[in-house]
Amino acid sequence: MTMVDDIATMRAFNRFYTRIIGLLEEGMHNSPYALSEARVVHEIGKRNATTASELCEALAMDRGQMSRLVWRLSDLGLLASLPGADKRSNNLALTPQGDTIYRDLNAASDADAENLLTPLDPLSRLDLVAAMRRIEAILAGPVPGGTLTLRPPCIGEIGQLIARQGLLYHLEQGWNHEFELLITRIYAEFDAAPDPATKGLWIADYAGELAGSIFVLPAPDEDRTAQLRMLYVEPAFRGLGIGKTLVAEVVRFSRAAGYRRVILWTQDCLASARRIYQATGFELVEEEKHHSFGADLNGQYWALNLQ
Amino acid sequence: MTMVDDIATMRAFNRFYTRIIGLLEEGMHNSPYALSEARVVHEIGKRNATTASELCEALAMDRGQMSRLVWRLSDLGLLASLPGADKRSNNLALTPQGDTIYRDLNAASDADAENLLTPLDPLSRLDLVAAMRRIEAILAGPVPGGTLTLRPPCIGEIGQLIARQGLLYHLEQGWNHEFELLITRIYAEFDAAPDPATKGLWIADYAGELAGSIFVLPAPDEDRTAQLRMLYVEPAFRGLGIGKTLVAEVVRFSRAAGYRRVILWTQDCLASARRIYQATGFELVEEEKHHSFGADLNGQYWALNLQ
DNA sequence: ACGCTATTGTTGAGACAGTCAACTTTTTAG
DNA sequence: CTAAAAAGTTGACTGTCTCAACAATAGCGT
Repeated sequence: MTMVDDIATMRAFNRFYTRIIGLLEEGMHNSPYALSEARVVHEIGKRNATTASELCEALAMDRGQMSRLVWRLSDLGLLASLPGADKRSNNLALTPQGDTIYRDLNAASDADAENLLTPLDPLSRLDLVAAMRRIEAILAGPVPGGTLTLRPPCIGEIGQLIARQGLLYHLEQGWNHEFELLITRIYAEFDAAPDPATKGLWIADYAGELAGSIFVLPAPDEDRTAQLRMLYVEPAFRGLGIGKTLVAEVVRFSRAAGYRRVILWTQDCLASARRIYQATGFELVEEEKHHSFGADLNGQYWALNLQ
Repeated sequence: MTMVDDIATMRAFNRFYTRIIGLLEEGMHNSPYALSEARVVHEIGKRNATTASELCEALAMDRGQMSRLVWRLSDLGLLASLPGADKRSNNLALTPQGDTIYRDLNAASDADAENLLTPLDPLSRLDLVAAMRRIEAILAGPVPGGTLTLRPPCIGEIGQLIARQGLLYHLEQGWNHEFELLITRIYAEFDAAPDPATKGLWIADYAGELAGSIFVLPAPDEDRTAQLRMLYVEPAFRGLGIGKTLVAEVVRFSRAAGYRRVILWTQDCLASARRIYQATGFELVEEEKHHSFGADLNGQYWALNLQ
């Protein structure tokens, strides 16, 4: 897809979703509170207490409008404004009545959202929320303080890893479909490795998003040697030390599982991966030129002794 | 994820995207035209000619408001209203000046969308538009008059097929992760089959969305016999005859490739697939109970002679 | 302490958006 | 032919959003 197509798709989606949001907001009109009032109540309820300027920031509203809104809601008894340390601004909080309204509005919005979700089959529902999380993650960028966890794959994620890496190396390295088929075989080999205690596959989960993965299994033809494979980190989550964490986990696991050595095969064009291997203590054993996936490559064998 | 989580995710996304749309609409405020005027110009430009009531429908606007908007735009010389067959309504069309404005507004909106897309890495951009298309497809339902095409897989789609089917049969049949690993092997086997002329994999593309797939390859140990595998149709696209089309294509291909027989293995709990095989002329050869993917299953071997 | 600047909130004026109801004209259905 | 429905117009009104001027306070550097 070209940029022009992407722009057209995005604009079509914006028009479409403007209508969806409009539909959901219509539900609000049954309540005696105006849309902006409801949004303010919701925002204060979520934060427990704030100032007017924070609300303006969060809701992208005008200060003047906010001032009037706060007065109206205070008159209605939903809001109390206690003077704070800064004498220019008041700390706004919901009164008990306001809190009740907050809960009511929340319940109504939940019901509206539920009405959109219930007619969907389970797979579509899963898809829908995944797509929403994805859009939010991409446009907002990675959460700065997100937590990184390594976990085994959920159902559907092996296929996802194949798809992501096939696509990623096609875009970044120009590799063709042969690569996707190769890694399909490689993941099948991981499955075929007999002893579960000697192999492991980890998904890097950053703030709930799949950010990368790695696996390790016994090397063929070599005793007490582990083979590290398929290290990858999503472009959107690079620079957060995820690759390093994944490799470190494989080394830790290999040592604990009784391996004496970890080997891996990579291509020299994958520079950031190579830096991670080097930093972890791997050493280059052998290089070999080859032609694969429609590209001229320089394959590298690296190894790490676990003393 | 439970329904409660899904609702929370959806509402978070709605709040998030309300702000994105707000950002994009701010770009409009630089032009001398108000937002609703711009939307009307855009809608007429897209349709070439319409009536006021169709615009109300399309833009979810009030008739009264539309009436005034049409007058204002006519006064500004952007709009001409020719009387139509129905004397109650006018056919609205853009004047040459209106068309210029339409193009200008479009260019400005394109630029705004482009500003959101350019900072993204290529994979994220691909993801973003795919997620947008997905949301639109799910919430709007399948396009009624969409065209169905069968095509070879694009890069990333083999992995996607594995992920989708792993997830689908987990949700619909309760099968566990073993199934996903099995089909990873099966797709790897497809790749390993040597002669390209004797195998084929088709993606069912319905209005640009991946709606299902199937493949065929030489059966092991049986001469001139083809094995049909991995028929599946996305839940959202069922009832459109896609499964039947896929099976028919495999039969057509097998006959053309010189096969004398097509065999397949399926489970009796997959009722809709069985109906398709029956309707195509397959006959049940053998049944066999087995325990796989965490479920008690009844495997079925079907065969079709190509005379 | 002093002045300068930025931030926070208030207020008035006005344009625009959205709703509701009454009304005319025309079409359609029975 | 009549009644009901649909398309569009108009007036009245409320709510939303923006702009600009203004006051009070906070923070900063000298």
